[in-house]
Amino acid sequence: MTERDTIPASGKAAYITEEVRRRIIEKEWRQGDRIPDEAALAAEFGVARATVNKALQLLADEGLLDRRRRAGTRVAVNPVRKATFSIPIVREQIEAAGKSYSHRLISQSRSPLPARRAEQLGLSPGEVLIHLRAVHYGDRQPFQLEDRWINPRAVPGIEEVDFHHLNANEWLVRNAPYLRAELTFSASNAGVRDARLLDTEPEQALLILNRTTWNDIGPITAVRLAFHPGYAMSATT
Amino acid sequence: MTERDTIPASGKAAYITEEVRRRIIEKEWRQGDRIPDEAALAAEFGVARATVNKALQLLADEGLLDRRRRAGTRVAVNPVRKATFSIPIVREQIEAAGKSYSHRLISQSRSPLPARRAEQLGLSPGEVLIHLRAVHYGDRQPFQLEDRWINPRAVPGIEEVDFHHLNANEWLVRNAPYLRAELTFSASNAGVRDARLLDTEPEQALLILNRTTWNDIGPITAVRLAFHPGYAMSATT
DNA sequence: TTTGCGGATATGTCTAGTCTTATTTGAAAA
DNA sequence: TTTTCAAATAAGACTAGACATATCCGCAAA
Repeated sequence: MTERDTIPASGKAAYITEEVRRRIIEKEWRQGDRIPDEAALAAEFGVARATVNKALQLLADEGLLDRRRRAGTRVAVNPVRKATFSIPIVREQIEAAGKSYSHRLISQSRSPLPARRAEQLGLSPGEVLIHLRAVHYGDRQPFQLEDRWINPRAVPGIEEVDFHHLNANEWLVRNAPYLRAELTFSASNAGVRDARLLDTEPEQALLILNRTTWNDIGPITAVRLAFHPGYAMSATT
Repeated sequence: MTERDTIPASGKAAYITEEVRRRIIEKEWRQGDRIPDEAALAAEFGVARATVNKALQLLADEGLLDRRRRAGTRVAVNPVRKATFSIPIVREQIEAAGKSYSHRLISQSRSPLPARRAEQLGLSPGEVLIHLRAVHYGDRQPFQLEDRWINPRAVPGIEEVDFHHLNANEWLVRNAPYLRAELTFSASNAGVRDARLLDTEPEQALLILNRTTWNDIGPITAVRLAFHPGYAMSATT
């Protein structure tokens, strides 16, 4: 048995998190096992109970531990792990890849909402919203196709904005913070128009990201993003 | 101006989180603004500074606030919001949808690692790993196609397991907890074999989830999941 | 004008303690 | 045997205070 690493003066909670994670990975504590309670761990590590609490809460959020009052803390039997990905701003995503960003507005209009979108937004079909279609380019290569509906009632001031030279994503991010968002990934075959705009072949499989956001007034926007073939969206734990 | 909601005795941190979120959404505090410091908010809400700290840290993790020592807390200018989705166990996912789960092992063998997978796992091409292919069904309809490589060196005991009647996903989840995972979403056109196994047409767009996991010994497994057409993976904020 | 330094400041982190609350467990009552 | 109830327990939440640390800002020296 090697000597225990010394506990740093600052970062004790992080140290405990890692140590507990290690004990689980190395099967010192097995799935379903009850682990020592907060008071016992606090004594073992020579820290306050609040510090242990912080460390264990983090692992519980991750899905590695199950914690219940009075019942204690157990190593999760079916660790339902969570993954997080950040929702990037297209421009930043493209520029982070070292490419030069540009975009082209295909259409901007006030149109009646089609049924599918109405359902997504929780509004009535036929209601008139702002409809935008745009393509985002990296080094002049099409990267992402955007099809967006915006609810002007949830976003005062949107009616006056001209998106020919302004990116809708960025404008909304800065001017219409949301309370809640829903997003889904799916795949679909490129239509003829999609293929032309993305400079690919019809029937090519495209990764689709649908996102709808709400604030306290109501739905803000529903957007369908189709990515250029080959693009992979990545997430980490 | 309506009377401020009374602060609950328990859940003060949650109350403050929501109140700060509301002030941002309703533009009382605008993007880029410096907000009052922890001590001031603690005084305003009549709580300890640690409680305010907990509330603000949560919003900073969400990406709504930028916090820096000495510089204070600001409303994020480009709120890079994060979304989380849980990585489900196929069986639970199917049973949660009210369907009956079954699975079929197509092949289980020890095979040399192809180049693409070797790169994904960080191992040498040609190294011999366990290769599994299986289909997961909901109510006898194919739902997911699994193509998995497992590194036996990282998972002692795996060699003896027969996956004909046991789901590899579940066995690994319970017996090989991971430290780190990487996952990517992409789309690809169904090949002839994919199409047959998923009961669909060749060239149909499929949502692909690639996942690789590591523990302290090394890479555990790399898996490619192809979903039945029409399936959408959803996440929330 | 620029650079370097020191003090001020806001967040980061921890402690030792209190009180709350969900849940379990065991004992008593039906 | 089953139900009910009270005590015990472990996590959840908070407080008041302390110290650590990154970094901003102004002032002085180069």
